[in-house]
Amino acid sequence: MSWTEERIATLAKMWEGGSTASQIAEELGGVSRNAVIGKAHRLGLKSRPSPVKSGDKAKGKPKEAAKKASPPKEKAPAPKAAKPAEPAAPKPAAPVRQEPAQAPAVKPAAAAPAEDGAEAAPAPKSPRVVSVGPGGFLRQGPGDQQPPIPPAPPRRLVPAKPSPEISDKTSLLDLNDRVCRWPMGHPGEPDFHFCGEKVNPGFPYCVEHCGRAYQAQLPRGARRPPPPLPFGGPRVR
DNA sequence: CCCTGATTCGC
DNA sequence: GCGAATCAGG
Repeated sequence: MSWTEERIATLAKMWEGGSTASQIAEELGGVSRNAVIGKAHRLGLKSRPSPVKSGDKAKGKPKEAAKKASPPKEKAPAPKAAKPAEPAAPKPAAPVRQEPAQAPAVKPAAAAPAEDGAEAAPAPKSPRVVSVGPGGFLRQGPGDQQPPIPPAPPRRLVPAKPSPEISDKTSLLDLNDRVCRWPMGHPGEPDFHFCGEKVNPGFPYCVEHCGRAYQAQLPRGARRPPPPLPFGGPRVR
């Protein structure tokens, strides 16, 4: 299993969100807790309450010696990841037909058919170059910091369904540059899928999820610890 | 014991 | 770059 953009993004998000390495590893699947930690450090992520701190302890020497000097003891083959290999390949499952219901009711998103530059947001005279989402979400470039973002309006848009058009769940294979890659549910679970909504042009997520993915960095004091994680947060069992 | 993250080092 | 092995604190 390789560290793809998505997997790295998930790792970083969960790591910063406070999830433990074990949880992250489980979520990603196919990797061990150590792999997650190793990757996190390689990425430059770190800190977080770690049980170990004192750096003046004898470490490398004993280990090094032990390793090089063939240990007389045969170490048991750690069962390690005894998982069914790849849960990360969620098959579309049964084409559970979603009842059409009131499908053609509302078209939530601004439905920007404009695939690229063509700005769909009817921003008449906005001084800033921003697009406006349904919930009043102001689009910002990732590097376009603007702290005084008003209180995130309690987004209470339509139900939760990504899009009426996409009655079928968006599977991993359905992902492309035009649909929102926000994970819904947990990988490996039968109904795991992706948002699938049309992306906010220039971003990997739809307008709504951009609001979740890119949050203004609040002052240290005013930060809220339990940030809304994607995929609904760490799995609870 | 279990958990946690940190570190080293062979690959 | 990756991650198993290992360490060390809780």
